[in-house]
Amino acid sequence: MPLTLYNTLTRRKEVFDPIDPHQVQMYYCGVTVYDYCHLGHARACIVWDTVRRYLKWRGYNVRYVQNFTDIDDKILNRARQEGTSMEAVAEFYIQAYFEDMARLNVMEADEYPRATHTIDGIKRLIHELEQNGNAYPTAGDVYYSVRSFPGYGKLSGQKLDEMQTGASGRVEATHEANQPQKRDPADFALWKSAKPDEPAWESPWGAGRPGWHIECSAMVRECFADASGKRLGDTIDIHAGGNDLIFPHHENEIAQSEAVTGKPLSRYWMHNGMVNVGGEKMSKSLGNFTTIRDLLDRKGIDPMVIRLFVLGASYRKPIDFTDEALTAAQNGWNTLKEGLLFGYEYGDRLEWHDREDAQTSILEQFQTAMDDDFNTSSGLAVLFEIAKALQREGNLLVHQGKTDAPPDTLKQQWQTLIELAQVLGLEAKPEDPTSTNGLSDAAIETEIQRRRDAKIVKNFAEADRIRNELQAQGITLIDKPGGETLWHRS
RNA sequence: GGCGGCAUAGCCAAGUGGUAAGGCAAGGGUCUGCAAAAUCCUCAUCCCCAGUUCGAAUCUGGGUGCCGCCUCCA
Repeated sequence: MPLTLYNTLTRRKEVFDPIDPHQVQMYYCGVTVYDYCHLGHARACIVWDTVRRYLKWRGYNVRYVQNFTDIDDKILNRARQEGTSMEAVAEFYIQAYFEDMARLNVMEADEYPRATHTIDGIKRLIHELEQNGNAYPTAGDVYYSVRSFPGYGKLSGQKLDEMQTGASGRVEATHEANQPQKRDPADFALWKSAKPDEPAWESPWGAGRPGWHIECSAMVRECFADASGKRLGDTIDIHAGGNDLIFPHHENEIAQSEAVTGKPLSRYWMHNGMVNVGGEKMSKSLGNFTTIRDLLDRKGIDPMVIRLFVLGASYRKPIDFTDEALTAAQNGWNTLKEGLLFGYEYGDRLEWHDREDAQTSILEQFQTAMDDDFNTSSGLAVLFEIAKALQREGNLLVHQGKTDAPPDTLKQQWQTLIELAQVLGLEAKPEDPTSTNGLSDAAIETEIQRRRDAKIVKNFAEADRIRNELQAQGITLIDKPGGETLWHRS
């Protein structure tokens, strides 16, 4: 069974067929660094991280490049507000980004190009566009002429003549008046002349800064060259990003790159759905966002719960962020975690020795699910089945002191679960055993004896009080038939 | 106005022609002083209408509702 994925460009699921059968070139349009990342960004990062992990598990080497947009009006505004520089703001939020993503277990990209580090490549590309007649300078600005590129609109399915400029209501009334030199309302800026007090770079068109879309075209070109400088980046395999980037951003990238190279910029265009709140897209401008830090630190959510929340849905569909959904993910993670910790908790006791290989039939089941356009929801069902079984065996060991399941089988199941969870970036680490809580074993035994005495005289109120008190301190009691009481720290 | 997408139980979510995965939650039985654990059982004909078909949640046509994009966006 081949791996298939949905290609926005063709609006179909297609068999994945990379240019080099061993090496996948993947570019993810990353974030503009002017604030902390919110759950919407987290979703995108987790989704593409998972795609990357799965491709690796499937046997491909993946070159994964993700950009930072560090030239932008919003960064500039922030810098003005805080009385600092654009560089300082960008640097601060890039570091914050790295911290957040490490916690979410998002693997580091192979390269993180930044707009400010790509100025030469950007200028080169604009120059080539100009020479080809796709770009025109006016009064210090340079615009891309959308009418000069016949394929304009092929990604988003838009036709220039049917597009309604300004339909989103976001273009200010004065906007057009400020850009009288544009030949067509749909033309977009490749280079913007410097305004006073703004960071600027020298260029053949005067001091200025690059427009938004051009950076990605330049970065793809530069980041996928081999050691000898031979360009691999004319066409890459996968170009990914949020579906809010399809138009205009990715459409414009195609126009810029393909006008110069005459080759497809990317074979596959993949787009993740948005995170919604109350049916509306989570976004900075609506103010309905929750930052990753807020979830992790203020609400104390386990990062893996966020991964599970994200992977529970198809990456292309919108997901609604609600307390209920979060609770469900939380509970679900508890089950998976118990499964993932099974080997650490009971491995010694079950006298596991030799390494068992993962269970092929289950791996195949998982692969079938994921091969269908990265169907993580179906894939997770495979993990839950194993985790549930291990959770059950773990409980039997704790409560009955034994299990009838063969240790080898359990080990095999466990290793299968660990392997698959890793593909989804889900990991659970055993608790640090040094952080045991206050009560000594002897003190616990004393309390249990007192409770036993209370039970003998049928003083159940007192017995329950002692049990509750221990439970509050993380000690769980288990009454066995015959009056014996087991206990364990939770 | 244009383009794209979605509609499956209380909630989330798979399934894309052969009789509804999985998760979360809920209810009940056994066991237990009560719990815990285990175990058993219950919990949807898939937005509506009309077609195609031996057979449709799945295909076709027509509705209805919701969402995203149309130069800030993951």
